Amino acid sequence: MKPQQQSHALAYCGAARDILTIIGAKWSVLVVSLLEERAKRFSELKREIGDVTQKSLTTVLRELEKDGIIERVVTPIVPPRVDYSLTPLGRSLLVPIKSLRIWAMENHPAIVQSRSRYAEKEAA
Amino acid sequence: MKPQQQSHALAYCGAARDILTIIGAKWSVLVVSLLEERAKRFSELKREIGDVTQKSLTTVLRELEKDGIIERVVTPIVPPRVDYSLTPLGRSLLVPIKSLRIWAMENHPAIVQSRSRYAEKEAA
DNA sequence: CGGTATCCGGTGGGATACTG
DNA sequence: CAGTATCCCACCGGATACCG
Repeated sequence: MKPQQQSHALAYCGAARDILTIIGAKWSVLVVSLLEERAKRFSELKREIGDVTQKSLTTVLRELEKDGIIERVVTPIVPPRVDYSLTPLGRSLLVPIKSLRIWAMENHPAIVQSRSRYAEKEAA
Repeated sequence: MKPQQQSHALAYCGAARDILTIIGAKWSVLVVSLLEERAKRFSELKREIGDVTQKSLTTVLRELEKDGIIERVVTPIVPPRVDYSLTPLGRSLLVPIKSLRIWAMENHPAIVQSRSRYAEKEAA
């Protein structure tokens, strides 16, 4: 009930944290990015990511599915085939992700530098 | 060394994860947002956030400082006074954060809905 | 192929108490 | 006022093994 900035910042806090919980998951952003091109199978994603366990990948995919970010289509053949694709919601998520990615690419060096500067100060 | 999409997506993976580690911290985005207006003291931030412990807030502030997102200015008086402000790097971070915030506000309802739909399916 | 089940170690973050 | 210092626990994510 306080004026201006405070209530404003706290207002979107819940939603923002929710979103960060989603894209904060270790592989979620990468998965969504990899699905930008086209729908992909489980094994494709696993292969392209490389160092991710089946369990971790499955977990992320399930979460993204629950949140309506991706769609999971099972084709009941032998052997089973499962395709993952972005929903419209998922595709819209690419916008803020791209914004984040651009910032990351531009400023990552500065952050690394800042960290090492800090480490030096500590050593001294 | 693979072609096209894969190496591209994996290329910014490291940097992106680094950034997500930063803004994924529970209170970091809120802190940065609160500092947009002006520099603030420790107690101000704590009061405005409300449900955060001193330790948690201190931890986040230290991390953001290490990464060069915020600046910590100590005024050695009694009682001590410490002001936190955004660095240029921190201010630039407001851009992707805003992008994320906008997306969150617009799509949070859809996500909540998707989750409850999922919960229903599970119950059945 | 695309999972689930189980175990398990590291860590983020809260509660609480003390300090310069 | 603005912190440290502990303790502690939930949960995330990796390893491994098994299944339809």
